[in-house]
Amino acid sequence: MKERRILVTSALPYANGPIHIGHLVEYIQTDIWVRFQKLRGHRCIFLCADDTHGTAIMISAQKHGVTEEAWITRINEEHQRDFAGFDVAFDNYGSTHSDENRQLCAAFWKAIRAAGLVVEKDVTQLYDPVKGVFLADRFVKGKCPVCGKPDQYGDSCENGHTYTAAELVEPVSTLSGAAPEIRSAPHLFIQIEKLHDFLESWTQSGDHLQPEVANYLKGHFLHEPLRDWDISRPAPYWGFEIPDFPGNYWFVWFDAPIGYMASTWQWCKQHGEDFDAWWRNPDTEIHHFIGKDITYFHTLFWPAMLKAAGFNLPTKIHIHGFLTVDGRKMSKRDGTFIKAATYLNHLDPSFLRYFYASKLGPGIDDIDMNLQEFVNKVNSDLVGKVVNLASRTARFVQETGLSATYPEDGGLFQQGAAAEEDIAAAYETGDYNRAMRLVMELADRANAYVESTAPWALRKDSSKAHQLQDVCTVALNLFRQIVVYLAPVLPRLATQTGQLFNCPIQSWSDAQTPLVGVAVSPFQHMLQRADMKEVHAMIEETKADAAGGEPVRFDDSDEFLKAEPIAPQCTIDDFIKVDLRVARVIAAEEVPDARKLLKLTLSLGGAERRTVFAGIKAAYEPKQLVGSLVVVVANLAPRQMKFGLSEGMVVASGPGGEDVFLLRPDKGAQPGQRVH
RNA sequence: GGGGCCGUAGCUCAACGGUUAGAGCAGCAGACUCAUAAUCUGUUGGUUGCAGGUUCGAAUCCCGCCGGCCCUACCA
Repeated sequence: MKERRILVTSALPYANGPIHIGHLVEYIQTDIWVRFQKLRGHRCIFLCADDTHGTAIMISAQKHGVTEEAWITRINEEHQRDFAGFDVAFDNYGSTHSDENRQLCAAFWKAIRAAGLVVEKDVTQLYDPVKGVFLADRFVKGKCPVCGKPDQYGDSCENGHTYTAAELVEPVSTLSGAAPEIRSAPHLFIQIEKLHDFLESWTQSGDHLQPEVANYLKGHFLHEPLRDWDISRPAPYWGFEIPDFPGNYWFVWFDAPIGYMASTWQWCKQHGEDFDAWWRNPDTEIHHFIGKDITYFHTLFWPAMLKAAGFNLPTKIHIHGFLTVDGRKMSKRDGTFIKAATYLNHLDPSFLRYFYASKLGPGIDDIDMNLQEFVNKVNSDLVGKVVNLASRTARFVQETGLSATYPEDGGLFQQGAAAEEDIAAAYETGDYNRAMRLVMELADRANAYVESTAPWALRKDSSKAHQLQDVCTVALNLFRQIVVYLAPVLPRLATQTGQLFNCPIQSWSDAQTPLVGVAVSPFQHMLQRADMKEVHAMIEETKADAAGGEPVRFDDSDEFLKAEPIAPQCTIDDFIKVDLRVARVIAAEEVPDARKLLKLTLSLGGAERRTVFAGIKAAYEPKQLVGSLVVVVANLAPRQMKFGLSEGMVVASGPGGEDVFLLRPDKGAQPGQRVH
């Protein structure tokens, strides 16, 4: 087999928060592929970095009262620790805020300028005069100019109307609560349309993209002229200043993918390698692994940039879907927004690596992590089938070691060796779930072999000692063969298996030759079974983290006062007009077709019942509300809503969405009591 | 609004347009006792979302519905 030179990347995680199990789908997927290539003897390097620029990071740093540099340094350490905890082994992990990246950005910029792709245009944008920043759409809220719906973000409302942020009625900055100003500033654009023909042929031919992605690009973007890409941001902005456009910075998406190269460069410096051999030599393969959310940037902008600057184009962009947990989007409220660090407090990283491998295919479908299935699968496959092989035979040959010559095994080892090609092909194409299925077939056959040869019976007859040794030699070699095939997924198991036989697993071809005549170390458990209790504990910790972790540190910012200034003074008589009552939630149900509402039936004591439609669906489970006490405006005029008559209002704070916080009376309160 | 992907057994998934749609898990019935309540044998279970069309032949191709997820470029 010819040695390939392969450069692999995972998307750069944004330096704005911790790594969670959703991120890990990608990093584990990539790491498996890289380990597979290395095991096969190819020259392969795995590069990544933190993506450290942009408005969001500027704001996070401000919020925590630290400089941007301090902030991204801290996050970088956390990220590297989290990845290491899952055996994701980068050859280099850098940062887009590095000298290498700055220099490379400048080189790209020069080339793109020289190619005549840059044009200057004025951009009108909303500006927050309090925070002193330009506001991206998601930082502006207001009424939809078409239907008047309040609290709508950006450039489209929930009813599907589209508009520009500047058209919002009564806009408010979500950062400061201030009314934004409209400001105009010059921006630089890259005229990506000038590379339309190139992008059309690059995306639609060859094997650079999964077919559904090529279709998506054709259907969505390439059927019409590509719009110019706004690549600059006026100060204040956290990023690299554009050398020939002072006071303006490259938009984070310009310098982020260049970070792949900057990370390569750092690695080259450390290892005395030639950078151009990796990025300007067409014999080098370049593989990017990304999530489907950033398809556009990696399949159009990035190839265009590389083309314009004369670098290697990606060989293949491997795009994966998102992770759901128990069929739902990860959510802090459900405790399924599980951080990498939280997972490691409870469960073995190998479990997640194997589970993801058993789910991942070559397509871009989302994958679901059903928690019960997760536990069943890792226990059944890894402990019950694979590790069990060693566990049930290794002790029998502890004194004798393996037989000196490989015994007759009915062709089992040879069958396993022959499976190498299929399994390798599955890894190569990212069809890990197929690879795992093929391997488990081998494990099933091996267990059946042990069953039929019954070493525990042979052991009882001292005249059959030799036979016993032979049977265990076969079983343990089948086990080792399986572990070689699983080594990209389970590096720890591979190491442990190497120790068991005093012979490390180093190459894919180790599955072709049985071990004979070697000593067998005392057997130790290689994996503990996963327990649903641990999973629940992990969920509980995540919930507690979400509920208690952040908000406990009140910073008493003036954010909310600014968003909603204190109302004009009122008298006690005014207040008395509002009749607040303690109410008990008798029933809570989802309203079909309603996006935000829950239908509550409340008891105010006696026969007094109220039906209230409350906009708290995103924040509360109906089940957890039933039986609890809330505060209701009891004399509010009933309001006819789309789904029925609402006879009151439950009192809550918070801006909306998932951030709604019901006021609940302390223990001892009774339904019907007035609040004053 | 435009677009992409998906819908197959209780669950998670397979099946170049070609035998009777298959696996694993779960379930059920046995066996075994070496092994971490592991393992082995057998077995229940499907109108392939719905309705049409093309074809000798459709889970697969085409059209229309229904349902789910996602994208829609100053969002990282």
